[in-house]
Amino acid sequence: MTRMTPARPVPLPERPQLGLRERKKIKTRMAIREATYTLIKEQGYDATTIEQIAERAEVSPSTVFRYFPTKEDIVLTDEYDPILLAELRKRPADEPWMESLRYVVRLAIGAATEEDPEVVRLRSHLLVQVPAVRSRMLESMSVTGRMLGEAIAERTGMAQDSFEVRVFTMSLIGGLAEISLYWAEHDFKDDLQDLLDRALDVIEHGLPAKNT
Amino acid sequence: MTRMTPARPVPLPERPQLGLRERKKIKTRMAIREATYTLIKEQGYDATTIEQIAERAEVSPSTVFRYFPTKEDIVLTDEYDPILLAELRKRPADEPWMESLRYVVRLAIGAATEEDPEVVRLRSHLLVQVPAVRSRMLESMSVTGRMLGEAIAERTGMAQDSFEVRVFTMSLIGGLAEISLYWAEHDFKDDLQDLLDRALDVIEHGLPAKNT
DNA sequence: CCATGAAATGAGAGGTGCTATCAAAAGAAT
DNA sequence: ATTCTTTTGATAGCACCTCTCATTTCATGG
Repeated sequence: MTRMTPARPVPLPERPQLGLRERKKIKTRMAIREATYTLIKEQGYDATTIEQIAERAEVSPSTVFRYFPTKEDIVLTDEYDPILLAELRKRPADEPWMESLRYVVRLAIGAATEEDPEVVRLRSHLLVQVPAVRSRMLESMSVTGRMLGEAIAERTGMAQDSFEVRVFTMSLIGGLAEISLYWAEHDFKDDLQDLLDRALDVIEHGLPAKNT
Repeated sequence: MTRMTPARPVPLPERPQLGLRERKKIKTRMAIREATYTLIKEQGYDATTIEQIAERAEVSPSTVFRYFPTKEDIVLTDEYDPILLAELRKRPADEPWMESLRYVVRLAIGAATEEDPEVVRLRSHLLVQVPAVRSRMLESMSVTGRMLGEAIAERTGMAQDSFEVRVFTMSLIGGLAEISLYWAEHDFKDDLQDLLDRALDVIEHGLPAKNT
């Protein structure tokens, strides 16, 4: 049913003509991430120190902090935001904007799971277990929400910094965040896209009313 | 001398017959809070260390941590939650539950502003300025949200751990959190209760549609 | 190919939040 | 006044994170 795979998930940019420096930077960035993931899988989040990460990634602790401002960021930083926004602006202007939203968030989830399903699960798991990660995630999503808010404001013709838009987007962020939490707490049994659809229904129409 | 007179359960203050220990605990708790507030007003949040707080509150740093698990908690911990829940359960069963919600949240805001308006503003200010405080606040509100979720589930007859209820409550939390942010960012010009009403309208009915 | 300039790295020191332990002090109970 | 319990303070210690500075590594122009 959810077999609608959009053809090209993430445009992997600029393989060619990158200076040696840039390539190395990408490499160490990935090395730090990988090291962090495996260490966390081995010993858990809290037990994993920056020093250990640095050691396994074969860099100095200083370098780790140069690449990631906080320990939580190593786990959950992603740069989907600009792509997401661009994708949203690409949608036809006559499409109901809530549909555009649905499409684009679905796209993001699809891209992430396609790229590395295990990491997606690990992150959701950490989201449930580690408050600091959860907090950082909400912060990060808030930023994304602000961006979405601008786009939504454009579409609806409302003021950019309108209170209503801001409330809606933050409300959206909250609801979306809950998806991951619920998913992880129920052992990843549900289909993420299904949950997303149900969540957006709730956000759009409120709770399926059994009474007023 | 300590004759046990029939206790009169006044809702608000357990003023009477508290042991010296309990009274002292409340006192130091307040002392730590006050010290923190004044210090923050003087030098800002980050520049204020636990050591300084301890010194001004005339306790040891250890004691500060005994009373508040984290520095952020000193600023924003409140114990409205149980009252809020009780108040919600007191509402007539035939009242539309969204109205009950509106009433009870309005009640909470009213109580807080009545108790100490300046502190309410300071906290909103910190919410905007200090990411750690903002994060901690969202965490705290999430817990409150869970409780509200249970109550809402009762009212709507939905399952307690229903995905839809959880999404709705977290969405609610997000929207409510935005109220404080907007309020502070716009120099506290708006009326909080007004903002609350508008926010709940958005959460209930979605964005006021100018098109689809 | 080498010299110069720029960027990334590593090493070290230091500050702060926070935890854990344990002995001393203060309140409660007999 | 005595025990008993709770609360406190002092100390040590760990981990996250910042800052600075010398060293290494890449880029560039002769």
